[in-house]
Amino acid sequence: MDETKKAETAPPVDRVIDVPPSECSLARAIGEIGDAWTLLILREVICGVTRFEKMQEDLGISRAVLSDRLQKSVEFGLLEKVEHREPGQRMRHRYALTAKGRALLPALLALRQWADDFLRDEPSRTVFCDKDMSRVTVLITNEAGKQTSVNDVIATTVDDIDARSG
Amino acid sequence: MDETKKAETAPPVDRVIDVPPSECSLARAIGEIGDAWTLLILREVICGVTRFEKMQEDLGISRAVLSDRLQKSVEFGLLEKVEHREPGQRMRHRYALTAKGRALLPALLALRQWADDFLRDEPSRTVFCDKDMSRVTVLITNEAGKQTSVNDVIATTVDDIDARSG
DNA sequence: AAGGCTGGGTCTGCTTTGCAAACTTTGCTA
DNA sequence: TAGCAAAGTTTGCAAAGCAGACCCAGCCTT
Repeated sequence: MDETKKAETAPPVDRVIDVPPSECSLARAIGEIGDAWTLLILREVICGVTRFEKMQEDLGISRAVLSDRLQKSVEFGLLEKVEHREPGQRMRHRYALTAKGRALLPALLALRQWADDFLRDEPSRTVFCDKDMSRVTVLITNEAGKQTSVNDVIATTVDDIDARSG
Repeated sequence: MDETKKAETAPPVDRVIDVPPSECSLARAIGEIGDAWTLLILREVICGVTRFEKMQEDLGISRAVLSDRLQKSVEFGLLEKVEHREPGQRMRHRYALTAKGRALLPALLALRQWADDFLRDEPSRTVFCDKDMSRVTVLITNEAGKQTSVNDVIATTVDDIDARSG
């Protein structure tokens, strides 16, 4: 085993960032969207599946749970329930992304990228593009706009930053 | 309500990207790490909390469930169980991030950013930096390296891309 | 107007998962 | 040798998930 790999998989950790989860915004995020079904539902909406029946069929989720998750997603402001009438049809509902829900795209894209890198056996058929049909990716940059590798990212606290610069 | 906001919250959706979740790498990712506890455990490890007892105390998770999630994370290759002896102490275990686990950082950072933008009531105390102690952020770019807004991102399929360019 | 169809849910009974708290094991250290 | 702590396992009960049945409002046909 070469040295770089060893450093990657088992770095000696002595720095403990002691911010309890209750104070961590990530923990609160997980409370809202950390449920597996909620993420899958958001994925459906992003891919244009906005109706109850189709989601239920796609996901194979129990109707009761789907109903519950949709309600909660609306409560949390991730989705919006929209009345929608197609010509010659009766009134239907759709669930549409709100700005808050759409803002989860970077997280979902990052997760997808990870899955493609580490779990894929065949390439993903879905693709995410910008207006010019240029594929988009998620990456980490520092304040100067320079791309950074995950291996160079460290967790610290504002207090620590202040202490260094002050 | 102004027009841009309306467009944001309820775009008319006629394009349905019909790739079932079973074929979607995102769905498989959610199978591995979509559990709320697993994400919180990864957050602990990233912040330097690598021992069973401390995690259990921080998270308030049941010991049985913590044990189960750690085992699964090791099975999935997200974490590695490392024997670890401090001088004058008996042998202990630590759970360390593998390369696969560390590769989830962009997703977790993106989620954190989202939480800071939409859920925060007070600023996060934890910060993520690069080697130069410059704070890092996650952003979406296209193939030309140009930053893209979430509002301009659309889902499509490889088939569709091929059809346009071909 | 009667009946049927469909989208969008509830309801029910059973199974699985989660939880707190007690218990176990192993290897120090006193 | 007794005691302690880290890292689990066990147990008994509570909550959540599931499949499948049921329900109801609107619209359409006859």
